[in-house]
Amino acid sequence: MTQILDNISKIVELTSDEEQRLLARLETKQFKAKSIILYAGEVCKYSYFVNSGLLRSFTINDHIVEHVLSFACEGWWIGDMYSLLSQKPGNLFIEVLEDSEVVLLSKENQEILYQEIPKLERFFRILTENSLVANQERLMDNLSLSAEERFEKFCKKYPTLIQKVPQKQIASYIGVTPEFFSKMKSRLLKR
Amino acid sequence: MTQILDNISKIVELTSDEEQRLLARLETKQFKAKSIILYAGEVCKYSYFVNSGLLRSFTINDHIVEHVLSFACEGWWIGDMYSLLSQKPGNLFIEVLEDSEVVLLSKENQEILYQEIPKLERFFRILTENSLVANQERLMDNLSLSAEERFEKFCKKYPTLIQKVPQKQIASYIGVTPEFFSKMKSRLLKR
DNA sequence: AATATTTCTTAACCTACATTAAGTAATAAA
DNA sequence: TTTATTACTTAATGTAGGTTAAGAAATATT
Repeated sequence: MTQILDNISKIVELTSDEEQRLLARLETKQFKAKSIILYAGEVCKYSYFVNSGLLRSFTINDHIVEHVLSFACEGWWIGDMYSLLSQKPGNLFIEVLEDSEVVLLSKENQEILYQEIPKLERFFRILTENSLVANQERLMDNLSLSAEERFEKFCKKYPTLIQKVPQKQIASYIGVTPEFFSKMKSRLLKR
Repeated sequence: MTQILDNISKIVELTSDEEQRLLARLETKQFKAKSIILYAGEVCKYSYFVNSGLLRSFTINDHIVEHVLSFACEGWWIGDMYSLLSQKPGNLFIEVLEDSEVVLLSKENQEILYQEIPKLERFFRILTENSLVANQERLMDNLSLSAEERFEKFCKKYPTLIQKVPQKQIASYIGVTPEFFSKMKSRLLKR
């Protein structure tokens, strides 16, 4: 259960009193692979921190096609930020891909912690900033790179994910169909 | 010069003392249309707040093609977040599209203000969160919508920009070539 | 006002990626 | 262990959007 403390301590230093107050507001849960812990249409109530395992967030558009927004493995945060902030129903599903242990931080507790421990406000500011930077880069990559180049970048950035995640979900993250991804992959292997 | 205070007061309440301390750390500058206030390859030293006028940020890829990351009109912030945070050379240009008045907040002053006025940390956290949400939506739109649908969304979201910004830059923001954009537009007008 | 530069349009042709469909491999359920 | 699902592959065909090129319209510069 110290994982989340380790994660936070990389950015801000908490006293052990602060750590206790934080832990008191967290909830840890085990989820089985394939369970869905947030459905599109629901209001997102938690930020999720992955202690172990693997999750993903995705939408489903009109045509029953899934689009992967993000993966989250050990030590990553995940959630539906839009829904969490606005407290309106969101578009994201969050699915457990491998049996996972997840720490839940409710929006209310998060707000309380911001007041009690301003350093956590700093922590989440920086976390969000980093996330924004990564998102902007991915956006620009989608505008300027070919599917092949995006896949190469993905491999370099998330080498561990390639083994774990079904290939159709990587295709979706990259922004191509599973069929095209398969063709592209065999093309790459022939070199 | 109160615009930035109005902007901030929508999210956090500052005392007039705090307002003064903030203002003391800001710098206001006038820029002429077409000037470039940040070049790719430079380290970004400021967050920019637009008092009046219009700016944009963009990259240029190997093939001399521009890709617009964002526009910023009155009341918006802009910068190269990656470079600003890492203090490494960035990929973004920031260009002034119309004669503009811009408020500069240096990274150092921003850090100092976070310490002096924790409410500003809250302000920028929320600003960044909103920005992330918008970015995620744009990313998902790029994965799931056609160019036409993306353009429609753009029109609804930024109705004022359509008159102001050269159409090739809207094309670039949407993620299509100017030629295709032109074709698409005339197709839309024929309905 | 005249010239140069940039922006926009149109059209012919091209390609990266999508769609459909059918078959095979792998995983899960019974 | 057999059967049902789900994931992956391959191939034929289709299309959204790209490329090239040339001219027209608009803006900027002199």
